Amino acid sequence: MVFSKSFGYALRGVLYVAMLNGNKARVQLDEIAEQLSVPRHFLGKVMKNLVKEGVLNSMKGPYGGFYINDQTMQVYLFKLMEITGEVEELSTCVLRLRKCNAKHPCPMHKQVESLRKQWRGLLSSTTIGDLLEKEQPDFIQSIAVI
Amino acid sequence: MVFSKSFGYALRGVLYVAMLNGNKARVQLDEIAEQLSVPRHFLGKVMKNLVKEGVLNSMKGPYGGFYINDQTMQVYLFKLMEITGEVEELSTCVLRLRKCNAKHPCPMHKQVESLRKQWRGLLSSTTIGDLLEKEQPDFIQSIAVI
DNA sequence: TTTAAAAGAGACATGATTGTCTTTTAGCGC
DNA sequence: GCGCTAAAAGACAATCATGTCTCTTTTAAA
Repeated sequence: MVFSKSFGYALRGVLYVAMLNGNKARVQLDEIAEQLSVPRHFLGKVMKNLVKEGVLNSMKGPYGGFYINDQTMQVYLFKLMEITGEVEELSTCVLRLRKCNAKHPCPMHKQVESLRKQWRGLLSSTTIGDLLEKEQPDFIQSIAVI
Repeated sequence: MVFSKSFGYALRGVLYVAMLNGNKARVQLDEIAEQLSVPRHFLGKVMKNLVKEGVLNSMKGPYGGFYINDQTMQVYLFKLMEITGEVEELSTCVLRLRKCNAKHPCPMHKQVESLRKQWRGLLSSTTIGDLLEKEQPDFIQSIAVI
């Protein structure tokens, strides 16, 4: 019940870029990686996928970097999970039994089912914008410093 | 939100042995591995740890194998997680930020907190015996066949 | 048009988890 | 005791997620 590192980087990366929107037109990978204490190149791959999937925009060249678009704030966390490729985890049996389903449940199926439902509900109802709205003065703190 | 393979093997292994209690005095590793379609040697390591931690007993030699003891049925799933070494996951930040806590929460802290509480509650209130009690006629089906 | 700054892309390296094989050790029935 | 059988133990291999390095491509500014 911990997200993959990829997901964590993706979420924090988007939040960082979105947070700075207004302050500066674009945010460079180097800055994001440094501020979030995250491996630069690995983050690069994750960010690339976010751009490919339309969660963010980017521009090469001097004064380039990542910046938000119309969608960014409305993107559901569920979509981030799809992009970082761990959505199947939400529907595969917790014991990894392929034959597990409501009719032939594994021993933990019933107990876990409702929790997973809530979990999915959370991910598919929370957007990037929702997470930013809290407007804590120390928001940057909350996503930086591993 | 999927258990590690180790945990899955541990749980299914214990359940299989416990289920056969009464039918036969001891259950051999070969039989467990075959019935559960699980890699024999890897399962061996997991079972060894269960024995070391008192969840099960074992005996070497002819007519040897694994068998339950007084504790087995009362063992909480939480203990199995401790043995398979993934309990820290339950208390580390979902985004793996070390500074994350109630005072300085990560962006997902609040949302995830209550879910995790339920999750921990489930694991620390459910025993091996509880899972067996359902007494489905096809219980074996539910833990076999990956 | 040249230069430098930035993302993109792919090969390679590392680490943790998972899986296999071989040898050792111990209990049981004879 | 002796030999058989089964777990215990440890070395080794494969796989996958994660992390690093280098080169290429794109673009703005001079």
